[in-house]
Parts: sequence; C-alpha cells; structure tokens
Amino acid sequence: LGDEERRAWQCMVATFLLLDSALGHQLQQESGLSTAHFRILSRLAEAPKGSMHMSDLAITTSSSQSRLSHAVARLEEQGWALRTKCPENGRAVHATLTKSGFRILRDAVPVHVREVRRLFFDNLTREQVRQLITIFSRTLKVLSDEGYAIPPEATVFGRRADLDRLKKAFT
Amino acid sequence: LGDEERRAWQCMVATFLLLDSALGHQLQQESGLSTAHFRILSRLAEAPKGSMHMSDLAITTSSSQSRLSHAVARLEEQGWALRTKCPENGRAVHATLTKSGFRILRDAVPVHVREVRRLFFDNLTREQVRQLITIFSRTLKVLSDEGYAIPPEATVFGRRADLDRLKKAFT
DNA sequence: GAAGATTGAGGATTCAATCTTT
DNA sequence: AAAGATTGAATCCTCAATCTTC
Repeated sequence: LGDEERRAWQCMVATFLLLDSALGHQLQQESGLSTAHFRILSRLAEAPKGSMHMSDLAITTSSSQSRLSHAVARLEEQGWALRTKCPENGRAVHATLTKSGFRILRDAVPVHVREVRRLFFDNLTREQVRQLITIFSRTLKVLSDEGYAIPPEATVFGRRADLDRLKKAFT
Repeated sequence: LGDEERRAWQCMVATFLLLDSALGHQLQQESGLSTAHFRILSRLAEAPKGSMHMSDLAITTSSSQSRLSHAVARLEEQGWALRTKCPENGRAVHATLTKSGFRILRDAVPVHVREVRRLFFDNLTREQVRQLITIFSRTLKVLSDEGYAIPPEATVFGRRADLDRLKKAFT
C-alpha cells in the first residue's frame, strides 16, 4: 500500500468511526435511536406504504438478514415497526413502519441532518461532494460485482435478481 | 440535505459497512482477527518497541478507552498483546505487542492489503486518492476541533495536550 | 478532584443451526 | 433442495460506575 493510499485509508476509517460514534451518541440522547435503527426506519419511511420485504430491507441497509431480524425484533418491541407475513409469498415477511415509529423518525431527522451537515457537508465544496459520489458508487459497483453487496450468509446465486433490481439505489 | 448530498452520504455509508464486513470476514477466516483487533495490533507494530500507552492507543485507533480495554484484554487472553504498568506514571498502562502477536499480524497483512487494493484502491485514480485525503483529513480536523476525536466518556479538557500531540497522525 | 484505566450489565452483531414455504 | 427468515450462543460495544494513582 503506497504512502498516499495508507494515509487515505487511515483518514477514511478514522472519519467513519468517529462520525458514526458522534452521530450515534447524539441520536441516542435526542431520540433513543442508534444509527442502525435510524437507517432502518428511514428506508421504511421512503418505501411505499412504509412497508418493505425483510430481504429487500436487509440489502438496502447493507445489513445481514440475521442482523436485520434482530434489529427489527427490537424495533417491534419498542412499537416503532411491526412484521406481517406476506399474503402472496408465504415465506416473505413485510416490515412496516408504525405511526409511533414515523413520529420518532420525523422528530429525529431534522436534528440529525443538522449534525451531519455541521460535522461533514458544511466543510466540503459542491465539487467534493460529487467526487465522493463518483468514488463510492464505483466502489459499490465493484463490491456488488464481487458478490459482497450481499451479506456473507446469503447464497449468492439466488439473490442476483433482487440485486439487479435494487442496484439502482446505488448507481 | 440536498439531492447530491443525500446520494453521497448513502453511498459512503453503504461502502463503509460493506467494506468493513467484507474485510472483516476475510481477516477472520485467514487469521482469526477482526478489523478492530487488526487496527490495534497495527498501531502497536508501528510504535517504537511495539509498545504504547493505552490512552494514546485509544486515540489513534479512534476507540473509546472502555472499548480498547475490553479489546486488549481479549488480545491478552489470546497471547497477542500484554499489559504492564508504566514505571514513571503509576496510573498509565503500556500495551505491548508480543512475538506471537507480531507473527499473526505479519501473516495477516499481505492478504489483507491485497484485498483492500482489490476492493478499493485498484478502482481509483491517483487523483481520487488525493481527493479522499483532502476531504477526510478536513473532516477529522473538524471532528477534533469539536471535541469528537475524543471518545464521549473521556473528559475533554485534560486530554487537549495529548490530542495536539497526536493530531499530526491525521494532518 | 481529575487522569488513566478497568469492570459488569445490557444491548448489538456474527455465525451456525433451524424452521417454514416453495 | 433453495429461498426467506428466525433463533441461540458467543463475542463485541456502550454506558455508567468504580478503582487507583496523581
């Protein structure tokens, strides 16, 4: 690894760890949410009817099915989401945002966004934001081509169709 | 959050989650190391005599003291690191890389570096690597100015001196 | 009292095993 | 048998409390 590459890698990793910690700490104080739970609720809110298949939700939140399952179980306990069996497909499960979950998210979003701006985007030029999009959407394409966009425990072959369908979210 | 900013943020977060998962999975298979443990051992290896104060190690690995304490305890159990009381400063503790830890790290580095290249740097231009350094070292400066380079449970004031001393690692 | 570090409990994540439906 | 999802055990992380040394 070259000198510049090592430097870039260290800065990038440190930034992510600290940003996630800072944002998570603030979210926890304000809303009792972790960044992971926030991402899950956000995705649900963007989906039509606030509902999504667990499997698709796992992919769009870059999480393993197991991890998502545990997380949604927790969200369900707290009344922010609920799960129902899909009528058409007996093995699929819908995760749905509840009213209470929507409220929590709606209250959390503005303060979270303000913090993301303050700690990150306010210090970047528009050009740099575009550079980030170029760089990371490229990396995401590589990762998905290598089969890594799918969590380890999922079988690669069967999910190709869904992956292609959802790839637009990244490119 | 603007349209481009949202896109950049999503790509960036997804990339980091997937990269960390992919690299961690591979490290685990090859060496029985997590990425967190790998980072700790790497920092120790770079330090003179393979030894460092716990407090400094926490800062350079962007981890809380508590987290580092647990992690090093684990590394100690596995014989890859050991802790000794600092002779000059009774409350400080030295974490030191053992021979066994050095070997594990030495064996893990090449395959890990190869994977980091393959999944990330091979797809970027030299110019893009420089852009990443510019962007993230800027963010790190902001985070440290805001007191966020220091984990939440540490008191801010007393650590300023150490922070300044170690800030060179990021800029 | 504050710095440096550790501990224990509770929540989160991973991994392998399992269960149901197709 | 494979897809979709869940579970339990082991490990990891967070948070608050604690302990020792300065």
